[in-house]
Amino acid sequence: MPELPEVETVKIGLQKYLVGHKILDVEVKVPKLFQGDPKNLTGAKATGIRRVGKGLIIDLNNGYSMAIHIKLTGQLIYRDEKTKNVQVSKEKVGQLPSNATHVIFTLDKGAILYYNDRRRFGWIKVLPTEEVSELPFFKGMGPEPFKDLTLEKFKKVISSSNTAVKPLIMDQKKIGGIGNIYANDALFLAGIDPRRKAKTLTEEEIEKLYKAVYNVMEKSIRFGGASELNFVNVLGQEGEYQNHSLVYGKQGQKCPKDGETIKKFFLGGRGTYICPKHQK
DNA sequence: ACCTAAACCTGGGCGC
DNA sequence: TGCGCCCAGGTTTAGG
Repeated sequence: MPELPEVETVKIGLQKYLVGHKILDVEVKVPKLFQGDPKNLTGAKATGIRRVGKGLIIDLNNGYSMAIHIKLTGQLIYRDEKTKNVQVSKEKVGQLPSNATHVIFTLDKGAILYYNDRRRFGWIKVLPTEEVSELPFFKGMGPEPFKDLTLEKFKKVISSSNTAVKPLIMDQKKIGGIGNIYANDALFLAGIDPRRKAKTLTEEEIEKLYKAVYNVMEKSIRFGGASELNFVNVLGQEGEYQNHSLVYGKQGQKCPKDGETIKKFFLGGRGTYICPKHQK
């Protein structure tokens, strides 16, 4: 679900479809998700999209920005004359608007942007652009893959912590963007037991894990993200990574590498999947 | 500094 | 059929 590759997929879609549009009207159906004054959006044009960790920022040409976190089940879906015949995922989106549609942005040129969120965990905040980076969520974000997470920084984070390596790499303050699916798959690919104390990893293992994180995320971005839960792109289409995951959600199945049965247990309260044979 | 659990929600899957 | 329960996972908050 929405981890770095999924949010990146949304970002790419918003850059392609939303940027350049003017927001004409905002209908907030569920106020709890929406902070700030929707009036600060009306009449403004979207000029750019940023992603910080699993968060999104839509910058406007009037000095305001809209910060968005889609959490587990949020969807941003764009429709206009050209895209209205694109087949949305019936199962995950259905008719628009649906009873999971909580905010509707009416755009110029006959376009609409829907914010859907089945479980209502996500948030949208409207605030002056210069204040966005002051939000604790963005301010506390650790270095990220494809951005500023160099091998050197990664080594420092891993080697200076006594925490189990999986919860550590999922800690957004330590490293931005990694969630449960990619943490599981990267550790599997690197052959490392998720319960290992991070500082016990050898230099070689840290490098392996670093490459594995990039590997699984790059692959997922190519597949348009993972649609295990409710994830779809801005046209309402599902991603494909869930059909290509390595170990996530595969308990009871055979490890493709050595045939061992994949085990599931909980670590830090999260479902954790390993091949007990080659993850040491 | 580190850990766990609960809270926020809803729908899908399962056992009975 | 249908009820009740568990589970899914991002983040925050509370407490040990």
